[in-house]
Amino acid sequence: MVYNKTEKIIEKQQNRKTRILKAAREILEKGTNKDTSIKAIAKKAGIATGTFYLYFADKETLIDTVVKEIYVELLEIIKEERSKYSDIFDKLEASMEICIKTFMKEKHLAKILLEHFPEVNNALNCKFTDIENDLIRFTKDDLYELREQNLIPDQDIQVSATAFVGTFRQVILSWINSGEPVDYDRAYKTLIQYNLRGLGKQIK
Amino acid sequence: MVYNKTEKIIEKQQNRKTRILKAAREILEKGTNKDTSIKAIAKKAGIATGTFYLYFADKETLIDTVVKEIYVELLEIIKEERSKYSDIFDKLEASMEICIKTFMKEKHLAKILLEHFPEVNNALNCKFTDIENDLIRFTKDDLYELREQNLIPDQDIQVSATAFVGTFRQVILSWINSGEPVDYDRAYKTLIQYNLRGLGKQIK
Amino acid sequence: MVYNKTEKIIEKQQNRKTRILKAAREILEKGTNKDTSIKAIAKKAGIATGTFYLYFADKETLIDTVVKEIYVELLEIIKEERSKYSDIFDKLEASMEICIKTFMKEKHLAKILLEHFPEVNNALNCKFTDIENDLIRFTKDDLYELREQNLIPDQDIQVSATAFVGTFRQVILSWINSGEPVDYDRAYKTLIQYNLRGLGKQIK
Amino acid sequence: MVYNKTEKIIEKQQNRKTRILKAAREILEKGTNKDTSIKAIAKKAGIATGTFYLYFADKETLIDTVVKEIYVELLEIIKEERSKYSDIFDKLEASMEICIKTFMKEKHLAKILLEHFPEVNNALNCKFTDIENDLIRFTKDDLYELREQNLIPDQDIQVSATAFVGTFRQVILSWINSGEPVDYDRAYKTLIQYNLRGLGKQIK
DNA sequence: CATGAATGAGCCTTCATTCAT
DNA sequence: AATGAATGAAGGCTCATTCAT
Repeated sequence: MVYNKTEKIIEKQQNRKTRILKAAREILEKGTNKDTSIKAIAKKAGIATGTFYLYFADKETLIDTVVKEIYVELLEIIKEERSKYSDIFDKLEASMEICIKTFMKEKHLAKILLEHFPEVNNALNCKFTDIENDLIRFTKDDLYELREQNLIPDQDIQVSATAFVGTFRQVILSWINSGEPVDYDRAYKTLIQYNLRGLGKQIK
Repeated sequence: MVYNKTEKIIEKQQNRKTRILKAAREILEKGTNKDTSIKAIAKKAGIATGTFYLYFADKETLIDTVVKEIYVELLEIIKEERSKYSDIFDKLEASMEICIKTFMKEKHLAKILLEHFPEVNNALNCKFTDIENDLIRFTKDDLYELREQNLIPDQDIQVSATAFVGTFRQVILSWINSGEPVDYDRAYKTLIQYNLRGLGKQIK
Repeated sequence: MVYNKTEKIIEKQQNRKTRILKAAREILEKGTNKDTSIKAIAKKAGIATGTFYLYFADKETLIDTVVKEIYVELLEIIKEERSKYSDIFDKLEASMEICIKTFMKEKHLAKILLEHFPEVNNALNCKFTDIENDLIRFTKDDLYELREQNLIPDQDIQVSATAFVGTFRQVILSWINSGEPVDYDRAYKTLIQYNLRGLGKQIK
Repeated sequence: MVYNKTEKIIEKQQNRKTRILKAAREILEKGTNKDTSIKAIAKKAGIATGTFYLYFADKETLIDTVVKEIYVELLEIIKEERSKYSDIFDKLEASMEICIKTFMKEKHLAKILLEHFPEVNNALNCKFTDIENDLIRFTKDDLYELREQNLIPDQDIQVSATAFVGTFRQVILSWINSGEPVDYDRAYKTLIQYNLRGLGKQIK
């Protein structure tokens, strides 16, 4: 009986925390002009204002958690997809593909990760930059390997990786904000080819 | 005498507005963590808080104006530079070159244009997006022409233009935030070639 | 068995109440700047927050009880000490002596009784005043007797008793807060003589 | 004209600050159980909440100012009164007299100075203690002089001065809280004689 | 026109108390 | 009875905007 109770409570609390995070995500992704106060988030989560502070130390911690959570989800997905391939170009292409798919499927995820938040204090924005830098770093690893294998020409890898990530950020955000392209497949192929060509991959 | 007075007054007012905009720029470009209150901006402009509202309807209008102003300056510079060339690729390359140069020379300009501001309310961020969309539109014009002349292969022009702008945003911001690359020339060439190759330009 | 259980339970409850009071004392005597929330007190007492309200109606009642408890302890000690003497002056001196000793030995007792608490709501402070008034009243009883026996000159007994208590409050608190005097015996004698002389006792 | 304006405004502001301080005094002296929030103080002062922060950095600064102000007023009065006498005993007596008079005339002054505030954070209470210590220090100066001139017997001056101040604190507070004595003159004389005798002054 | 003091809604956070388990 | 999560009223403070001078 006691165990049951504990389990139930733990489950409930997990639920609460999840609901707060979900509410926060939903409110944050709306982005524009919305009321992102703790009061509003708590209300959306269906809890009292004070309850929020049982689950998060403060507002910053909440946002921090939201961002990290999304980031981890994304990395997980990419990792899994990449593991299916051994060729670096294939890995890179898989990363691009899954990135686009994931972001487009879960637009809120994209909005939060790719856009910087005005509502949120600056420490946070640094975190977003950190994440973009992370993505760039991962891309660099691939590019170094490609260059070593002479699959791409000599170039400033740091710049290329940055540009690479930049194309995705911009394109995906534009899709999210202005609606997806009519001919999605073509758009999708263009973006991937843009980057593969940009890197200097010989197209057969 | 009376005319003189009036002229003086108009001049004075122009001065005032200019000074407010300058102060706002200076404060906004510091971006991170700073006090961007109207009081602070007014103080920096050497006017009283209330005076601000004689020149701008509200804070949003001010930021709006600052952003547009910077944007217009940038377009002016690009236009002038492009006019020196007739070949579209040359025009495009000139645009890229002058963009990088301008942003790197006046980093505050880049910070304000390329970064989204946490201090500023959300309506504003939409404006930034609008501006990026403008840049994308201009790029598209070039790309359409290039495609018509069969200088680049068939592709989703909208996507390519977006990717194109995205590389610049990301790369320039990274330079501004983490410091310029050691081998600037190489980095610079990589970025330009990345995009030219990405677009599908045959490299001689 | 059943009886045993009941006894155990009652004992347990007594224990609980005692432990809460002890925890409250320990936390209150730290006084300055500490967290005196019910949560903190409950934690220190090893019980849940809600449990507190099974033993005390509210926070005020708790503090009330703590104060009264300490007060009763003090009176008990004084009473016992006084019973050893028959001469009123001796009784008075004994009271003073034991008061100082007790307070200095158990400083937390003094802190709680003599200082008014910033953490605690105002109704409480009235209680402290009540207790000081009690001490004054007891002193008055002695003084009336002394005056009847012509051992002290005519004077406003209420004032003298109040002054009398005031000297102790101030001196003991100063010792607690700033450290005891170097020459404790001399200090101690000075305080007692100050009051005996103040009352008008002829010093032999 | 301009000067006039400035003067008027300065006067008005002085008025505001004065009104805030007055409101704060009035609210603080009620002491018991009252709402001492900035909102309440502002309301009593007839200003908006935010206006308060134009005159005081924060709540602590306000209380600090109130306390210091009262303290300075008191010292000023004492100093002036003492200057009329040259004999130390006369000075001491004059201090006592004026202290009692002042406190009884302006009871709010006494309440704030002699009582420690529960509403107010601890840093403040330290300040009250500081002030009591100041008073003790001044008393000590007199006592040292009296002892040097052999006008009082050997004793622990620190203790005597502390006891001295303690009698006043207690007696005046009791008068404020429980009402003044019926035979005020007798009470007053008793308190003064209590202390003079306590110090060991030979009564002629 | 210019000023800058005044406004007050709104934000984040705490904590005594309640209540479902 | 015991638990501790949940509640929500307040509190101190900020800042875009207004308004009397």
